[in-house]
Order: sequence, then structure tokens, then C-alpha cells
Amino acid sequence: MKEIVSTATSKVDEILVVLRTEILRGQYRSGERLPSERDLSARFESNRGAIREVIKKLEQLGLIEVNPGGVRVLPIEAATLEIVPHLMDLGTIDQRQLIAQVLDVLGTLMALSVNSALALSTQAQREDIALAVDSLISSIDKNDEKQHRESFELLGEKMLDIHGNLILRLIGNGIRTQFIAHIRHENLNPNIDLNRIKGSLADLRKAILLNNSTDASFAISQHFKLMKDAILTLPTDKSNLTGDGENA
Amino acid sequence: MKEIVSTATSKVDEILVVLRTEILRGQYRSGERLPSERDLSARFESNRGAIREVIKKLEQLGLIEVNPGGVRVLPIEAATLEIVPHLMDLGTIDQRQLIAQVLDVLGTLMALSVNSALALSTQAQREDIALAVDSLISSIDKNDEKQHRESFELLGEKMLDIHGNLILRLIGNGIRTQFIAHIRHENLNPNIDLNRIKGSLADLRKAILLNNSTDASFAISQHFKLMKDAILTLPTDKSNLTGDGENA
DNA sequence: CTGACCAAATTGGTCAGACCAGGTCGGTCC
DNA sequence: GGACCGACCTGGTCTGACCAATTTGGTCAG
Repeated sequence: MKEIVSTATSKVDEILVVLRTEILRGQYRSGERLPSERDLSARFESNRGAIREVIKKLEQLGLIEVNPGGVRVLPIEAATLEIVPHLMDLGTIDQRQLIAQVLDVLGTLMALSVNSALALSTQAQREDIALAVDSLISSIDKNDEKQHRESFELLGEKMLDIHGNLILRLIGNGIRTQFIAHIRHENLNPNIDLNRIKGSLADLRKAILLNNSTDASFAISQHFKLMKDAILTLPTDKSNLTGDGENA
Repeated sequence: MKEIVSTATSKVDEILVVLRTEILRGQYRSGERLPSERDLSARFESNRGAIREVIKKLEQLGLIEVNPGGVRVLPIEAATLEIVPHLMDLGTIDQRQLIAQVLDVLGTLMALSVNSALALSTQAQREDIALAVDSLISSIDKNDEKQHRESFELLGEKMLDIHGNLILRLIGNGIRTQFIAHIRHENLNPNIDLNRIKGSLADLRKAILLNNSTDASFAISQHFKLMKDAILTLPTDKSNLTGDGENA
């Protein structure tokens, strides 16, 4: 059971990383043509098959457009959510800003989720959700990050189960898959006011039990807003938040 | 300049469609192993290279997981947003319900977008946005679907430009790319009260010019809610909403 | 000089067949 | 019965080739 397999990446993945980096860094301008598959296979000392797979992946990421005659680079804005972690890896983006954006979106979607869930919920389900919130609160008390994440996911899951909004679930998947691992490293501002965060969760709990979706949505939004502030007020501490400068 | 190339899909795409369909239909249970690349290439009378590309795509869609030793099918809930249009094609899902969900999410995100944009906007920008809203309203008056879509995208674009929330933009991209083409076909309920829809837009316009983000968000939400209702109250009219029955 | 037109070079799409390293799985031996 | 080991299978990589479509650049008529 190896856990770290950084060097164990396949050749395709290595090439993918290189090309993705070059594209994201703007090394190829939007609309420009990528070198041909044959040239790339020569450059990476690989075969065309591998290059083709890489190109297929890049296409899926929304970074390039493949048609007979050549591969064109697409504008970054046309890409998919999946490129964001890559952007984070590159450091071409202010990570705190990005995390703040994620929290904005996540908070909004969670608010929607609560709203939809409450609209369809039974009393038992509301109590069930409240339990998850309880667990969330207690995880803050115990400063147990693992439990925090788990109960958070549980909370989301319970709500998703109730309203069954597939779009919401899939976007949630995407965000979770793409970011959780990245965000974990950047811990919150130690100066953060935990009481206020817990307060927003307590509000949420109350609103859920009262089936007051307006208040519940607001509490969720408030909660994420607090989290966001906790991120943004970080004094650019540790880690490799080494700005950028290479973007076009 | 060919526009319709429905039959001009590449072999890879054809195979992709077949396998994706089989997976989404639950033909392979979650966790089960897909046939080997060699078997698949034999079955589809293709070569392994093509199959590999298909598998890479399926992996990107979050439908399968590729490991040395075999390809395993993942639970549908783990997939990406990109599978939804495929689901719609399959008809394994109530399309109206799905569209309603999309509108829920889109409305919520747009509300967030307005909110964020207004918070950072100058008066000139607000007037600029109001112009886009005007165009939107006039498109409804003229029943010009093309202009409607364009001005809608323009509106989103202007807001995105102001707040620069990359996450929001990318999710928006995803939703737009994946759904617009599909939703277009299902026109709105002819009985829809256009005046109320225009009214919500007028509210939005006013709130924007007054820099009242609360009202603006509410107006957007209201707008999408109206659209949603217009979809949901459709009497299962025309088109190929031919239920399903094949899902597990 | 401009434009249409045509042919060569290039590109992506597909194909067949091969080898390797690492997992899978069944049979064997203790 | 359980640990062990070897044959088999799988994905990962590679080579070299042909096809169809596009791109490109030159040619030629206007």
C-alpha cells in the first residue's frame, strides 16, 4: 500500500503535467496551434499513442480543441473546473483568493441545498440533519479536522439525499474532489473567532429544526462567510504562496 | 463549413457513447470490472489505442477508475457534471426535473454573481450591466431566443469580469456547455406569464442601478424560479421525453 | 496584382503487433 | 487449511504504417 506515488506517475501523466503547465502559463497563446502529435512524441521521447492520450485529456479539461489539421489552444476561461487544482499547483493564482472563491460558491450552493432539503423534509429528517450539525459543532470544539470534514460531508449528503438535486451533487463532487485535498493544507487563521463560527452553526441547527429555510440559508451563508474571512485575513503565512508573474 | 456532423463522429466517440451508455444504464455494477482493453477492442472491432482513449475519457468523466490489473466502474454519484447531458440523452432521467435542478443551481450562482459583482462595481459598470438586462428584456419582447441567450451570456460575462470569481466562471462554463444545447430544445411553457418574468428582470435592473445587491439577488432568484415553474408546469408535451424503464 | 485553383506536405484518426512490469488467480506444497 | 509460487492477464508503453482531411504554398487565369 504505497501512499505517495509522486514518481510513480505514468508517462502520460508526466507529459500531461508538462503540457498543461505550458498551456496554463500561457506559453501557447489562445488559438495558437500546438505542435503536432509527432513532434510532441519526439520532444517527449514517447510514442504517439501516449501523446494522443495526453491530448485527449487536455481536450477533456477544456484547454485545447482537437480537429483534423491541428490542435488549437482554447482560452483559459473556457476550461473546466478540473483545471483549478492544476492552477493551484502552479501558483499562478493567489491561493487564498481562490479558496475564498470556492467558499463563496460552496456556501451559496449549500444554502440552496438546505433550502431545497427543508422544503421536502420530514421532521425526522430535520432532526437527522441537526445531528450532523451537532457533530460539526463538536468537531470544532475538539479541533478534530477529520471529524469536521466527515460531518460536513455527511451534512451535505443528508441534504442531497432529501432533495435529490443531481446537479448539485455533481458540482459538489467536483468541488470536493478538486479542492478538499488542496485546502486541507492551508489551515485557518488561528486568530479566527471560533465562537462566531459555532454560533452560525447553532443558528443553522435551530433554523433546521424549526424548518425555517430562510434562516437556515442565511446561517449557512454566514458560516461560509466567516470561514472565508478566516482565510482572507491570513497574513500570507507559510507555504508556497509565491505569487506569480508569468501569466500573460 | 459543415454544421451537422452527427454521423461524422470518430470511432472513439462512437465507442465512448456505447460504453458510457452501458455504464450509465447500470449494465456494469459499481465496483465491477470492465472487460479488458483487448476484449473491448475485439468487441468493437477496433484497436487497443482507440479503446484506451475511450477509457481515458470515461475516467475523466468519473465513471470508471483505471488501475493496473483492471478497470473498475465507479458509482454514478462520483461522476462529473459532464455526464449529465449523457444522462439526458439516455432518457433515464426526467428531463424537466433535471432542467429544473439546473435552473435552481444556475439561479443561485447567478445571484451570487450579482452579489459579488455589485460589491465591487463602479457606477459605470452597473449601467453597463443594466444594458445587458435591457437587452434581455427586449429579447423576451421580441421572442428572440438567440438574442435572449446571447444577452444572458453577456450579462453573466459582465458580472464575471467584475468579480473575477474563477470558480464561478468555470462552473458556469460547465453548465452552459453541457446544458444550453439541451435545454434549447425544450421550449418554455407557452402559458408562461412573460410579464412576471420581465417584471423580475425589471426589478433586477432597478436593483443593479441602485447598487442594492440584496434586491438584485432576490430578483435573479425570482427570475429563475419563474423559469423553473414554467418548465415544471409543462404538460409533458412534445419531444422525446419518453420516460425510461431501463434503469436498474 | 488579385483571385481562384490545385497539388504536396502535414495533421489527426486508425490500425496491427509486440514487449514489459505489476497485479490476479489458481494450484501446489507445507 | 493456509502460505506460497508460478502461469496468466492487465494496463502501460512502444514501433511503424496507412488513410482521410486539412492546411499550405505555389500556380495560373483574370
